[in-house]
Amino acid sequence: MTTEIPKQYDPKTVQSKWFDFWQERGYFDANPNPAKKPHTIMIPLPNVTGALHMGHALNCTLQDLLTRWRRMQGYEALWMPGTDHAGIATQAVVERRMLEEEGLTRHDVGREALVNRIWKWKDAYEQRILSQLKQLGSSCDWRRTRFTLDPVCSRAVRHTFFRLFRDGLIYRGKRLVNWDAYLQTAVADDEVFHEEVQGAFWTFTYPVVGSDEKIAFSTTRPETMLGDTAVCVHPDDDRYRHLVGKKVRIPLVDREIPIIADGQLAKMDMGTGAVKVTPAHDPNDYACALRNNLPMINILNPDGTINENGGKYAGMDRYKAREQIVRDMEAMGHFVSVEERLIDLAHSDRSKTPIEPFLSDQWFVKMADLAQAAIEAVEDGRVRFFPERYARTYLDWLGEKRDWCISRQLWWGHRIPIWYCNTCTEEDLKRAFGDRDGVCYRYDDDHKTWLICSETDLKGDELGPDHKLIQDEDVLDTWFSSALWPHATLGWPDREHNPPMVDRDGNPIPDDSGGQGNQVLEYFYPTSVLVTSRDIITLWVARMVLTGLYNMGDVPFHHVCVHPKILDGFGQTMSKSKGNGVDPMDLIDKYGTDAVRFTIASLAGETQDVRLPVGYECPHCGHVIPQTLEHQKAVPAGGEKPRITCPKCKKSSQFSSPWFDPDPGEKVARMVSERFEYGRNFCNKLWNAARFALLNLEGYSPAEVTPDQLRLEDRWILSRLSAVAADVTALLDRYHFDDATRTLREFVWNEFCDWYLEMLKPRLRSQSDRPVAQRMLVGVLDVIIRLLQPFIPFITEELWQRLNEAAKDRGLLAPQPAADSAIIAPWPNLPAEWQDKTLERRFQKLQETIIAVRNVRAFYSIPPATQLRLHLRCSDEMAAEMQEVAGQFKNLARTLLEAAGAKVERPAGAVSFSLRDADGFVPLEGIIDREAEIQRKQKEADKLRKFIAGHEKKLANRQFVEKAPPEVVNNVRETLEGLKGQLQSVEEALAGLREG
RNA sequence: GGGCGAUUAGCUCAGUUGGCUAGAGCGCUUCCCUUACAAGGAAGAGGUCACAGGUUCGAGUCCUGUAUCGCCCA
Repeated sequence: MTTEIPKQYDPKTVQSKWFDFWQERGYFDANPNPAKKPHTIMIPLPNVTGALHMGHALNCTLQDLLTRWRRMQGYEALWMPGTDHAGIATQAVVERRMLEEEGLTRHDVGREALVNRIWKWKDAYEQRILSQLKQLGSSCDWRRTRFTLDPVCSRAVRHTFFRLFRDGLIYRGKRLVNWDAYLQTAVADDEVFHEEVQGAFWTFTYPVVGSDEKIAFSTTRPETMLGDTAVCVHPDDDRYRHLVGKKVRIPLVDREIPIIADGQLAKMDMGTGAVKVTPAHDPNDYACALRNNLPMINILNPDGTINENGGKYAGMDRYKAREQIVRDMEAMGHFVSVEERLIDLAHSDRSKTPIEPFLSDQWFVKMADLAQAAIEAVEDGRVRFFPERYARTYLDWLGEKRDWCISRQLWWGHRIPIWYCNTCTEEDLKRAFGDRDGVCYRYDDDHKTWLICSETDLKGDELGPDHKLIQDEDVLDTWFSSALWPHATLGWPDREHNPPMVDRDGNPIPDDSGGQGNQVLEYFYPTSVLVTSRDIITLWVARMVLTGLYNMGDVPFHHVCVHPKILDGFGQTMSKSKGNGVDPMDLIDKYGTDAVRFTIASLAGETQDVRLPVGYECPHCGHVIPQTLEHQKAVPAGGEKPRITCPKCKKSSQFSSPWFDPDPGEKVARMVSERFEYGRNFCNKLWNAARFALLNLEGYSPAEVTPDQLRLEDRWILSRLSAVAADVTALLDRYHFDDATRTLREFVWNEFCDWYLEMLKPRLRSQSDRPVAQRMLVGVLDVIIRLLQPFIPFITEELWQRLNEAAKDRGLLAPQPAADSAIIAPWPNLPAEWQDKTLERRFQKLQETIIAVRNVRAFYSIPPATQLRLHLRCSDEMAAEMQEVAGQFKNLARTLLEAAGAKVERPAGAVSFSLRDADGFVPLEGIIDREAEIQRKQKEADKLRKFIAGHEKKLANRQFVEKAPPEVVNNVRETLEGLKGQLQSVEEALAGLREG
């Protein structure tokens, strides 16, 4: 006999054991298997900057769900785990911490020491992230865990760079970047914030060469005049039309620059209508320079001082130079005016100092052909987006074919495998590298240096003592390595060996390729589906397609499933820094993994966003206090930390916040989301349904259930079960996780629990009916558990194992031994012939009648124990059906079906109800409240009259009758007849009531 | 500025190619601790489907415009 089953499902005791069980038995492991079809998912690699958040929880739940489902369907299902080094984000976190805790900058500690510190950080967070993934129940093949900086991925990065360089697809060029002059690094666009500062708006003039005219323009940064290479006016501007093509002189440096016409840069109604153009220090001017082939003059040193191009201002700090230049222009008579103004200025998020647009050398990948190939892959359907609309985002972005800037001025990442040598000759290079694979070189005319690209590190003296090789300082954009993820993780470019694996203790597993080449790559690539959110469609998805095609000659995945983003109750993106992010681990702790997964899956439809209101859980009474925007922003004031007061128990407490740490020892209101009760309650319901089954399995004997043994409710549940299994399968095929979840929940709760189990109860109590009832019960439950396994793996495994103890042999309709674990049980695929819509309609009539009787009981507050009597007026055919299941009236409504048939009369003092196909009478002599009943009936009659009027109006409309499909017209007619019948019986009842 | 999406019950959301008397969960009201489950059961109240036009026999669903909100790109 099974051990005690608690009345409430306790996730904690269950979760701890099954994950290890699955892992030990190798159920998560996937290996090339010619007998099976592969199903591969590559995790959208979480970065090692921090812990997992709700977005990851959603993303990973869906991937695990798909993987578990496909595994049950018989696929060799690989879910590949791993993490991303996330260049700037990780380096920034470590640098900031170092500065806060030790007052050190990266320049203080140097490159090697900084990188070492980041590796330590990475080790800690990678562990944390992987263990969080495991807590979610992720059935990844953990032996294959990769990291973007590990040797396998690094080799792929090097090889890809090498191939691109060799094929002429990588070049070095200039580009405007956001320069942080304080930290002396470029920062990405999303690390720049804008702030209005008090500034000035100067107007100056340049003299037109060979004329007495002057041209006036305005600027907020006078020092940039040193780098001007044109003055621009609008082509339609009559004031300046005669000057276009002439030149002006910059008085400060005595340089002559052209006056050009460009309608995109100059606005006639702005200021003087003329603008100075400083391509090297302004994005708009830069674009203008590209359009008009203007030279670009960089006037800044990396530290923000003026460089040699600034003539006599060279060496001055840019702000000092600004003041001096204003004075000089004034002295030379070129000053017009100045006004104070608020200026929107870009600042670096990391140093909080103003950003300087700065022209610097960067590495680029030529996108023209690569992007075209990636576009075609989506256009011809080799890659499909779900929902389809996201293909547009992808195609629009790739269509621009903007070259991809792949260099970053960072220390953490894949160092660019380029070495410079400006002293050697081609002969030197040939002599040194001529016969070496994986090395190639090209002369860079602009910089007068050789560029040597190598797959393996080159030593500084590789060309002998006379020629020093210097490696590029920069690292590659993080997306460069993540773009290779789908094939790099499978071992590419190594075609000889399967990629290395490690066991649970981190020890290497011996190479298993056995001289057969890299079968893992061969077998699992291209992958099946990429599950991701929409914000990285361009950054990541597009680039994976492009590199996959370039390196592998095939797309990296066939489907891209784009799931919604989770927002807070106010529609804002959830994030730690906003103070509105719920920690999925807290949720798991509070509600259980399965509840979190089930709820999350129920949110994942085709919409873009999902709101998840959060609240603080009162540590005193457990009441959840909804979060407000004030809570999100609350900061300590006057030495006091903010507190939250529970409206229920009136006690106050500190709460979790990104802006302060609660005091030690203080009881803290942690952030939760009540929405997850949805999943928790469902798990509990399932638990108790199974508990009921297990408590009723005494004496179970497996045997085939024959058709003649099936009752109405059996055939009904089989019909529903078959339909539900088919529906869920179809929904998952289309990535409709929300629909699938709903379908299962409604079936389990509203059909299986509410009706089938209830109807089974008397049979389980009857000695003769018990064996068949047990077989059906176990068989249906078995299918339900299997259908739910991908969604809620822990509870289903627990129940599966308990069921295995009590009834190892089971099935519909013939028993066979159940699988040893739910995770490897076959996905239900039930005979479509079981589905019987006619039977379902019959069953529905029974349900409606029973509900109507319950309704009468509730309305009259008749105690549950009191037996009611029912007289049912209906067709003789229906009467016969109802008589067949008369016992169920007793069972489900504590009601005796006294009479049924076409000739049934309304007994005196009876309460009545009217259904589509039947009228029911419940004699309630003495109890009946005539007035209340009359009112109720009148309300019902009014409602019916309204519907009838609506239907009659439709049918009176000749257009409708003529144009609408006959089916629809017929439906309306039939419904109208039914409504009229119902109204008639309600009126009849009313008449009876009034007569008394 | 361009694109995508959202707006349906107090809250969070479903509503397939137009064809119902617009649904669910939570919350609320009433009754019930009935031997699977109070994280439960039975019943109930609650909606001019953002607004304005249009197409159609028929619009929550299609089209146009407006408003509000969110995201992406520039």
